[in-house]
Amino acid sequence: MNEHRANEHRNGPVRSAAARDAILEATARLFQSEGYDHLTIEGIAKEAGVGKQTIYRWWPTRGALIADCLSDGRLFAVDFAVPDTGDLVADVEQWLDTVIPILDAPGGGALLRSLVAAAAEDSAVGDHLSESLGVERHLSERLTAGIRDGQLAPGAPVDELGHAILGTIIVQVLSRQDDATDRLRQLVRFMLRSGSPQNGPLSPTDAK
Amino acid sequence: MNEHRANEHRNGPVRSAAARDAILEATARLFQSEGYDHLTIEGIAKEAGVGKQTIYRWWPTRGALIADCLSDGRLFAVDFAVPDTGDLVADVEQWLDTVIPILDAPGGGALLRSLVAAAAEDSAVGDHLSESLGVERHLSERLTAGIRDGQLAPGAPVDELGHAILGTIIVQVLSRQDDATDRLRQLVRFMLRSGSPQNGPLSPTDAK
Amino acid sequence: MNEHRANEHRNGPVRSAAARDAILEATARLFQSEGYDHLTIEGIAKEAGVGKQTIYRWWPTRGALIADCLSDGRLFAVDFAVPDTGDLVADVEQWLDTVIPILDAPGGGALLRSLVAAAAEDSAVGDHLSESLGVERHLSERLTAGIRDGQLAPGAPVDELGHAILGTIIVQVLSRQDDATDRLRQLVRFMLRSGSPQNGPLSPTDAK
Amino acid sequence: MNEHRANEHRNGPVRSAAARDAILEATARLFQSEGYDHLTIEGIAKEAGVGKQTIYRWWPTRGALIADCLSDGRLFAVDFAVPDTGDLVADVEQWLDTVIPILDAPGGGALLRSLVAAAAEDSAVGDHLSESLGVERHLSERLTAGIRDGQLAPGAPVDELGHAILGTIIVQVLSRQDDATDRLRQLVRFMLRSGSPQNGPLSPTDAK
DNA sequence: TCGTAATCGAGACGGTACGTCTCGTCTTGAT
DNA sequence: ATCAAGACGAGACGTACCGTCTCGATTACGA
Repeated sequence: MNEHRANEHRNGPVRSAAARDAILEATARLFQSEGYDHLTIEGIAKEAGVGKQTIYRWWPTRGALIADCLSDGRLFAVDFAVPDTGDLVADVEQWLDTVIPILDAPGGGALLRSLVAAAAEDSAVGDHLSESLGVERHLSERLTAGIRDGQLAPGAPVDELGHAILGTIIVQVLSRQDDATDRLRQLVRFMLRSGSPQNGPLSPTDAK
Repeated sequence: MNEHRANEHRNGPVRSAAARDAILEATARLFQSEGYDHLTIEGIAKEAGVGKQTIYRWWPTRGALIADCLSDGRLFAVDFAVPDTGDLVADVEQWLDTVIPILDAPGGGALLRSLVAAAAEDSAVGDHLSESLGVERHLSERLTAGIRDGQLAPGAPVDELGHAILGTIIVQVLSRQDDATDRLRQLVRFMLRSGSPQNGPLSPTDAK
Repeated sequence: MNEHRANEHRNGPVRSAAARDAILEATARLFQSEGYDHLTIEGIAKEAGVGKQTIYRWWPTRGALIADCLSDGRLFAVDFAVPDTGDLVADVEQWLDTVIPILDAPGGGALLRSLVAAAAEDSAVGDHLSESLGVERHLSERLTAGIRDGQLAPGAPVDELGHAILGTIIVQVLSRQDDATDRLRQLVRFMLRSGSPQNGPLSPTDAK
Repeated sequence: MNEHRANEHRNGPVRSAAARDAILEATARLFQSEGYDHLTIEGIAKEAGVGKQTIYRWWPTRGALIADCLSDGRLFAVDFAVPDTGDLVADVEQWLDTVIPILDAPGGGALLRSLVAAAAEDSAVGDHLSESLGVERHLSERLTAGIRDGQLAPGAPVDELGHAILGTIIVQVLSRQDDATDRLRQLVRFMLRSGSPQNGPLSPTDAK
């Protein structure tokens, strides 16, 4: 019987949804506009119209706030779904077309750098990092489907391939390479090339 | 030219090499033991037995100190050279065998995370990041040689492959995956696979 | 009588005597052990096992709690009555013998200091201050009796004499004079000296 | 030889007199206008245009600031000197005429209550309390002179008499008695009464 | 050889943010 | 209506560092 479970319930006021919302919204706004290193608890509290203690009561660290923003989809508005048209490379490039504009937008590189900084400092963010851009769920699933369709070798490490693409983006962003889009596409096509004699000619345009 | 005129008439003592050394050594020590976010200028000054102003005089930011430590090889003692035995995959795995122990050592993951945090915050570190683990110089060169030897497709994007490997490591470290070594090896073998008929399965040994 | 009318028509439970008691007891205990400035409403509530609101409902300020503790005799257990043996000075010294041990006990000085701090901050305590050590009631009455008996001049300002004795004690305690007992006795004997021929040295019994 | 004492001198910047001055001035101003319990370090720092750490660097507690204000004469502008006209009671009443207006001024009672609160909380203030109103120095000295002149009995406890007068004032102020001036004068006259008929002439030799 | 000028260790300074504590009010469900 | 519990906005606490500045001592030229 779990009726008396009901009796275990604590009396007293309940967590304020309005406060939670205001805090996460303020966090997302300040994170995007100021960056992770200028993100302060006091600033969030002021922006949200909330006491500091209300933040500390529910989130142990700055990173936990960012992690919640990620989970709630408050940092990236877009949908990172990967289509399945049957053409694996084209579909992944479609995903790239979703991601790249974010990075090329003004402040986009800084946004990802901030996210990396948060992930480096706080494991709560790190846990959500690869998931946050759709890598974990959407991209890996599409690659797995690619194996089923015979477009990718059966033993291909799909998770690592997703991490590799994300990781390449991160390295480029950390290196402040703003013109890396084409090379990223090249890499994806190379990594996902189907095996053909001579290791398969890349498309003529790729081969340059 | 009178650019150097400005410096010609200078009296007084010259920059103290001892101070520079003590500062960078203290920086490296504290960075390794405390991490980037607990690294403070005041802490470095005290540890180095130096005035704060002596640091501010020569380095504009915390990151610049880290960048100098990287350049001086004060953060990673090892040599990240990649051998050239003719077997590309084996050589790259040799490089992996140099890198992985660093990450598996106690605090190794935290060290790389700190480095990433520094790179995210400060472009001076970001610029040296991929270079710092031998990726830029040694790994890319070896991949280029692989193209020459016919072990890699002519159009293979060597720099991006290096970044992809490093990026995968970074993503794994940021995600706090401590057991990712094998999957990293798998990825490298997959990415560097030579084209074979039907593109797979991977070589029998790879296939487990 | 309609004083208790106020309680007759009320719904719900009536004021909890148990809560009142626990709160005042907790207040007294914490006041004595921690001092007035470390006395907090939250601390009292926790110590008493009571909600904060229950305190705020019935007492407007910290000081009101202390004032109630004074009224209930929860701070000083002893009886500050002044005997009337016919010898005024001896009787007042008897009262001193009641008061002084309290101040000489460990923490006794701190206790009176805390009481003074409370009185300085809150008029509710200030109103009970001179009353609390028996000055207002017992000491003044004894002095008045002394006038009747001819041991004190008819116009002697009995209330002010009581205040002067208490005030001297307070000044000594505020000045952290731990050895002021004898000088206090001297003062009392001097202030209450009856005019006698030669008038000094003080009366033979005093001079001992 | 103490020449090498000179070498023990610390290098580096010296304490800023301007900061010290601004801090004490702000402390005095806020103490007088807001009272001790509303006096905050942050408020002082803001008022003085100073960092909090500059206060904490030189003063351990709020009370130490008040004590320094007392020492510098920043709380009471007036001079508490006691004249010596030969008439002891008149002279002491002259001192009363200096003190009473301070207490009768608007906020004067609150000022002394604040001072008492500070003294109760902090020994640094307590040590200066009786000194601060001229009791220790001027009043006691005048009473001592009164003994020399035969207006006071030789064994009179002059320090305690000063404390008694001050203490009476404190008790009156703590009890919020705003009309106590006359009774205070009565007390002083009674305590310092020379022997007269109806309470006994002091001895001829004392009266000298 | 003696200024002159830059560097050095030390640390005070005006600030900002930290994470904790308590305030007094408000809300909840139980009695 | 009162109670225990405790969330809430507010704001002070005392600490840690920031980056700038000032100090006296210490070099190392150039006049």
